[in-house]
Amino acid sequence: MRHSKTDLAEQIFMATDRLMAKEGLHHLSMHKLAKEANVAAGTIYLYFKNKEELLEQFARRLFAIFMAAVEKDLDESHSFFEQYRQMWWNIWRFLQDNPTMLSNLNQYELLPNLAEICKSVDHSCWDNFCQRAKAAGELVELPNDILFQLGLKTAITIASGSKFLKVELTTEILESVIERTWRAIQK
Amino acid sequence: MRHSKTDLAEQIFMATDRLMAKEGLHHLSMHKLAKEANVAAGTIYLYFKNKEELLEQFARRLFAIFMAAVEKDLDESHSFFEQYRQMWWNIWRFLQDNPTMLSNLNQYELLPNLAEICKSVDHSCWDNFCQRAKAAGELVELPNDILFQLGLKTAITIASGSKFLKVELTTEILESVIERTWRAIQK
Amino acid sequence: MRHSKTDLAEQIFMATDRLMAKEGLHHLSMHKLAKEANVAAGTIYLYFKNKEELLEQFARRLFAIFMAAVEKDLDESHSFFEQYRQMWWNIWRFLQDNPTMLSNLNQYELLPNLAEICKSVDHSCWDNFCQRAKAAGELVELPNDILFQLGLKTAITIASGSKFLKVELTTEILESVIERTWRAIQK
Amino acid sequence: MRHSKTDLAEQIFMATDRLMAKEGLHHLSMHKLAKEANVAAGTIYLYFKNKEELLEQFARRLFAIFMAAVEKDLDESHSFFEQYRQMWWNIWRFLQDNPTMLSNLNQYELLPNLAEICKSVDHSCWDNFCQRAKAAGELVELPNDILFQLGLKTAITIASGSKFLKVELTTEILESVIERTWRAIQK
DNA sequence: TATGAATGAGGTTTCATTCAT
DNA sequence: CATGAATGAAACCTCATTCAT
Repeated sequence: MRHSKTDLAEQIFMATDRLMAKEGLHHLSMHKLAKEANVAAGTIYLYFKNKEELLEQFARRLFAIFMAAVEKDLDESHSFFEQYRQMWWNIWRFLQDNPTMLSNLNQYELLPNLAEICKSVDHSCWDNFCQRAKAAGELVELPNDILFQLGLKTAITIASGSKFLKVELTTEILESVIERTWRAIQK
Repeated sequence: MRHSKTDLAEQIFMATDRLMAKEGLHHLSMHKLAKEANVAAGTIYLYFKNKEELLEQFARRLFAIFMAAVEKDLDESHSFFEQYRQMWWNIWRFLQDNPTMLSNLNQYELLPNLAEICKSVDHSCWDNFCQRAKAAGELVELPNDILFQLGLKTAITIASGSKFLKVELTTEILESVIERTWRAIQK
Repeated sequence: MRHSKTDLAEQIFMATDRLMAKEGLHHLSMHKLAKEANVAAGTIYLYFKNKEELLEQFARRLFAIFMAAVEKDLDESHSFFEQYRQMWWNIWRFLQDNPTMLSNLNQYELLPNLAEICKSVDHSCWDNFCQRAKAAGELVELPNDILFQLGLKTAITIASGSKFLKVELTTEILESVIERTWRAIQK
Repeated sequence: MRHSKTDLAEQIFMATDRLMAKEGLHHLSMHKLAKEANVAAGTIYLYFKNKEELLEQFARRLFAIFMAAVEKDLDESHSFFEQYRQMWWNIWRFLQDNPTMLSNLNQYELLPNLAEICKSVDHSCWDNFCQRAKAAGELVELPNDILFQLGLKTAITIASGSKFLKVELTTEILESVIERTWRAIQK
C-alpha cells in the first residue's frame, strides 16, 4: 500500500510511543519498531536518517503536541488565576487522556537533545502568561522557568507519580493543589 | 591486590556514576565499566548477578545516600519551617557538591525498578516530618507524596534545570522559593 | 524527456565510470548510480537485468573502447617496430586522456567475469600483429599472450603506477621503454 | 579452546585468504569469515578494530611474505643475471606453491590503502639490487620502479594469466622470458 | 577470588530489487 | 517508458555473559 509522506512518519511516531510505553526506551530496537509500525525495517530509514534523528523528531513532535494541549481554551479575558487553573487542568487531563505519554514521561527526559529542543521551541504560552501577570502585579518576580517548576510542573509530577499513590486523587485534592501552587507563585 | 567485598562493589558503583555522567546510561557497557573500575569483566559478576541487578543496587545505594543527606543536621526542636528549610538546603547543597549525581538525575529515573525501590525504602524522614507537622496543625492535610512534590521536589527540579537557566540563582531567589513552597504546603 | 535506448544506457555507463573513479567499485550502489545518472532506481533495471549484468556490460564496453584505441592510426605498411611503437603510444595517450579510466584500472580487474569477457572478445588486433610479425621472422616464437605481457602491458602498468612515482616520466624515458620492451619480444 | 594471540590472528588471516580465493573480496563478509576461521563473529573484533583494519593488516602481512619469498637464497656473489633469474624464479615458484595467493593477486590490488602500505614498506631488496647493478654498469639508468615493471613484474602477470592460457608454459618458455626481460633492462 | 578470551544473539544500517502508479 | 516508495535479507559491529585458567 502507498502512503502519503506524513502518514507513514506519523505511523512510525505512534508505534514509537506505544513501544516506549510497553518496553521502555532502552529496549526500543529499530526492528521491533518496524514491526509495531507495520513497515519494513529499511522503510524507517526513508523517513529518518538514523535512530538518533528519529528520536529527536519524535521529541519535537511530543513537545509541540504538549504545548498545544496546554494552550487549549485559554481565554486571556479571564482572571490570571482562572487562566492558570485552565492550564493546570489542561495538562492534567491531557496526561490522563494519553496514558502512553504519561508512562513515557520519564523516558522522554532521556531523549537525545531534549534540552536543546525545548529551548529551540517557543515557550510563548507560559512566557506570555508570566509576562502579562507580572505586569499586572499578580505574579512574583522570579525567573519564568522557576515559576513553571513551582506551578504547572506539579501537574506533571503529580500525574506521573499518581499511579504509585495509595490514596485516590479526588477533584477536591487537585483543586487544592492548584490553589496552593498558585499561592506559591502569586505576588 | 585483595579487596574486601564492599571495597570492590563500591569501586564499581563509583565507576558507574562516573561513566553515567560522562556518556549516559544507555552507553554504559559492562566492559567500559570494568575498565573504569580497574577490574576484569568477569569480576563484576562475582558481586552482581547481572547488569540489571547491578543497576538496581546502584539505585538503592543512591537513594540511601540521598536520604541520609536530606536528614543531615535536622533538629526536631526547631520550628517546622526551619526544618523544611534545612531539608531544602540539604538537597540543594548535596546536588551542588555532587555534580555527577546532578547530571545523572534524569538518568536515575530510568534505572530499572526505581519506583519499586523508592517505595520499598523507608521514607521515614519526610513521612515523619509530615506526620508531626500535620499533628501540630502546621501542614495541610494532603497525601505526603503530594506534599513532597509541592515542596522538596522543587529543590531537585530547580537544581537539575539550573544549568539551562539564563539567570543566575542567587541565595535570595532560592530563599524566596523555599518560603513560597512552604506557603504552598502549610495549613 | 525521451531517450533512445542506447542514450540512457550510455548515460548509466558514464555515471558508473565517474562513480568508480570517485568512490571505488565496492562503494558503488545502485541508488547512487541512479542519482549520478539522473534516472530513477528502477529505470536501470529496464536496461540491465541486475547489477552483475550491468557491470559485465560495462566491462565489455570498456574493453571495446580500449581495443579501438589501440588500433588507432595503425598502418600495416609501416615497419613492425613502428606499428608496435604506435600501439604502445596509443595505449599511453588513451590512459592520459581518460584519467577516470586510469584510476579505475585496478577496479576493472575486479569486475565479474572480466577474464571470460576478454577471452570472448576478439583480440584480432594484437593477435594479428603477432601473427604477421612472426611470419616475417621479426618476433620471437612465444605465445601471443606472453608477448603481450612483455610488451604492450608495460604501457598500462607504467601509466597506472606513474602517479606513485617520484620521478617524472619524460618522453625520452618512455621511448626507451618502448625500444627495450621491443627488444624483449623481437626475434 | 584457548589460543595464543598470534594463533588466532593468523587463523583469521588464513581464512581470509581461502575465502578471497573462493568467492572474491567483495563477497567477503565478516560472518562467513568467522565461520571459515572457526571462531565467533565477535572474536574477530578482539583482534581487529573493524573490517577495514583487518584487510589492511592482511595486506601488510601479504606484502611481507611476498618480499621474504623474493629474497630467498639470493646470493650477491653470483652474477647480476643469476641474481635476477633467482628472484624471477622465486616469485614464480612462490605463486605456484600458493595458489590462493595467485588467484587473489587481482583482489589484493583493491585492498584499501595498498598503495600506502607498499610505499611504507622497505623495498630494500629490489632497490638494493638495482643500485648495485647500475653501479656495476650492468643495468640501464631508468627508475627502479620502471625496471621492476619491465622485469620481475612479468613473473607475476604471466603466472596470474597462465590459467587462461591455452599453451602449457614449459621451463624452456619461462627461461626464455627471463632472458628476454633481462635483455630489456640491462645496459 | 579474579581474570579476560571467547561467545553469539541481537543491535543499527545499507542496498539490490520489485511493483503499483 | 519511467518512477521511486517500499521491501527485507544481509551487512558490520556491540555487548552481556560464561568459563577455563
